[in-house]
Amino acid sequence: MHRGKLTVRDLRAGNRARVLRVLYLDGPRSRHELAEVTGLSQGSVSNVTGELIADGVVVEAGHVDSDGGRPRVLLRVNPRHAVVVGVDVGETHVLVEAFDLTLRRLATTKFAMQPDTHSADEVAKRILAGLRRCLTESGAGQGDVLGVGIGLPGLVEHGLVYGQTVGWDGVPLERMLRAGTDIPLHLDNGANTAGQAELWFGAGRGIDDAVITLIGSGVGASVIAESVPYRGTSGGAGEWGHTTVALDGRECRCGAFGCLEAYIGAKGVVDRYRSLGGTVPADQEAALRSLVASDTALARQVLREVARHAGIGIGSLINLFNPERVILGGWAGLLLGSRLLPDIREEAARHALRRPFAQASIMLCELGPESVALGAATLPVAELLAAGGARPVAPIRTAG
Amino acid sequence: MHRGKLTVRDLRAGNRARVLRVLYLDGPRSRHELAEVTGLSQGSVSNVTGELIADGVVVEAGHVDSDGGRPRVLLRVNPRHAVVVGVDVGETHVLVEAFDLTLRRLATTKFAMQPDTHSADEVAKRILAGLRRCLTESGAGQGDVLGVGIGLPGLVEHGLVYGQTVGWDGVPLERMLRAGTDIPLHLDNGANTAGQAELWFGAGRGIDDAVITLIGSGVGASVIAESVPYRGTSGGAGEWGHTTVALDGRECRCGAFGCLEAYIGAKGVVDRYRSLGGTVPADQEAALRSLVASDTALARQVLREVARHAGIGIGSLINLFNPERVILGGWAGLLLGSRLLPDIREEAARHALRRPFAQASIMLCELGPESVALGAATLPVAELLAAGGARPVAPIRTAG
DNA sequence: CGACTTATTATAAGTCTTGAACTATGGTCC
DNA sequence: GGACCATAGTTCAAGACTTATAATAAGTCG
Repeated sequence: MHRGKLTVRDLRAGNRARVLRVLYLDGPRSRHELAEVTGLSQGSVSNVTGELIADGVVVEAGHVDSDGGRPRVLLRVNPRHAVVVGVDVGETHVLVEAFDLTLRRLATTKFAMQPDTHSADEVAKRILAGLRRCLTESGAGQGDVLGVGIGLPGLVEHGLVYGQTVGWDGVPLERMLRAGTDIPLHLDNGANTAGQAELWFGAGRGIDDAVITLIGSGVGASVIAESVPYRGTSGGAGEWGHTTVALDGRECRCGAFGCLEAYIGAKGVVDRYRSLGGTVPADQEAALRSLVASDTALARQVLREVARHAGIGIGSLINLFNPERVILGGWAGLLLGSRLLPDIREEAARHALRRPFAQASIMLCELGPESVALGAATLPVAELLAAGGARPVAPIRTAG
Repeated sequence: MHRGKLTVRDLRAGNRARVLRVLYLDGPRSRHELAEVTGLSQGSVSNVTGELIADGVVVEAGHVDSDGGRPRVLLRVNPRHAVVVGVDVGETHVLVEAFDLTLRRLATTKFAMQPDTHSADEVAKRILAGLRRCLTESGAGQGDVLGVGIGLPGLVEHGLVYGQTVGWDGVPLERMLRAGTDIPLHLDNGANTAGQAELWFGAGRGIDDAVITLIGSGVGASVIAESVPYRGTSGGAGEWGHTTVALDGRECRCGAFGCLEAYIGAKGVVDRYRSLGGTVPADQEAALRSLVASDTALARQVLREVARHAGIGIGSLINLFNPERVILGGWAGLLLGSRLLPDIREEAARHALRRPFAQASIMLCELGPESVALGAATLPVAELLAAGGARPVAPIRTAG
């Protein structure tokens, strides 16, 4: 409603965005098809595609055979028009990856981080080093980079990062990185970037209203409303993990009691299993994997608890957001879901209203943990699409 | 993102909407001020206001004194351009009210309904009768009515009403009413219409991201995201009352166990008090009023439970939606909140994450129960604003 | 009464979409 | 193999709209 005023020039920008979006998301298309799909006249499509080709964003991609008539020329986004970089800042690693414009992976650099070296300075240094290395490896100059998307473990607001679990309380990461590069930066919560990846390339393709959950050691969610991330007043929406599911329940690392995260997050589940006498490897991921593979009475009990609480949480999501699809993501979500999905569905049905539940499908995610970096890389691309292919002028940009 | 294609003509429509919206929501303005506020050039403002005046939507409203220079002519929305009607279909009544375009009340008709006469036929009959009576009383003909908004106890989808609590499962209320009138109809959940009223005229004025709760006998909520109601894939978003707050908790009338509604809805609260030995009047509203006024140990205990659960529920809303404001509404919400608001705030703080909580204010609603009908009447007005003052051509329209 | 100030309207220039006419490029059929 | 047909894509005049600028209207002040 409150989009800026409209000038006749914005029409062109909007139509460029329309056309480019179709080309990006729905593969190669001829001008003719573009006219049908976008509703624009053929003349306008010609003009718009002409500009896009002149700008190098779009290229011709061969003909399609005709049976009587001039053959269609296919157009597609030029993968080499720009490089985008996605960064995944996790609690134990920093992963930097470079992609072409169509998000094919060009280069990867990974740093392991010890929790005690997890200062913002160290992280920033790793990001910049990874960026340099990836650019060298993919043969791109600074000017070729459309932007760098960074998925972080916490909320991002005005370029400041608030990550309770890593002890960041208002870290000016954007400014710190700005000292090392002029490339446009896009900071966002890792749950959101993973959700974005799943939405474009995974289980959320073509869905307009979705909730993508991210269950790892902690628990988050990314809400998509009408194809656009729902952020709330300061970008902090979707903090699903700290929904209370039990009055005076288990203590959560956030300090509260009874948070969902304490019941279905990897740490909570493994701790629970151990506290009941189960033995599993020390490493959290190995522990959860072993638990999910076990068929003892104790394992079954613990997993039943997980399914119940996950069902409650998902039921609430369905009631509150009325999504078309709920996607179970994150490494722990994938592990737990692979065994518990039917149980979780059943529990969710018990706790959601009938109609919204019937309209929502509950599915496993299709991408692995690398979706955080991939999704981060979609951020500059999304901006490019929204701008209709015009490269950003101001180099500063955040998710806030 | 997926708004229809843009033609050069839509510019004018968009600018008409812009101007009209400012005039409606921000009182009388001169053309000069309109140009500043909307960002349009003075010439365009002249054109647009000229059309609006010609259409009768806007009228001049006197001059403002000048100190040297031509005085500004104030423009405002013409209250008598059209009549709008709001209907509140509750579980025990049907309330029909007529308003002028600026939503000043012109006429009111109320029917009491017994639960056993609560068939859709009866309701439709009452609505049509109330409509006729209100129009006569306000001296308006059918053609003068911009539209009728109807707030219902349940979800609305494609003109069909699903209200579990009144036993409506896909009632084609719109079609039934269509047989009795040609006036455009707007059906929506009563929680949404009340929220809309609170947003325009109550505690939500000027807020872009809000959650307005409606606590009566049942419990619902209306979510406003970026000034627009959040609906989800089928208009069923915001079903807050059936969020699970206790595993295997109290049975709810929806059939599930542990729903929030069973803990903070009027019925749940009063039942709980009675089950612990408290005595209150038979009438639900009188009962709750008496309970809130009591200062016995038992009353305090029951109310403390209510505050705890309300805090959990509101904390979850804050975590998930990251709103700027949470508004406690509905007759029971108003009653309970008047005594418990500080306790509820405290409990919500305990269960929400720090940052989102700090950004959200929790307030009582400012409008009474009549907000359902008032909010319903905003629906046709909102459509008029969005259309830039053009009366709808197709007479059929729903919230679905 | 005339200079000055401010609000509103008229006018000219430029951008954009559309729709129709027009060009390009292939297949088909005799 | 050439005339004819079908489909794709381009060009161009017409119309709608906005902005900037100039002109006009309507007051105040000395």
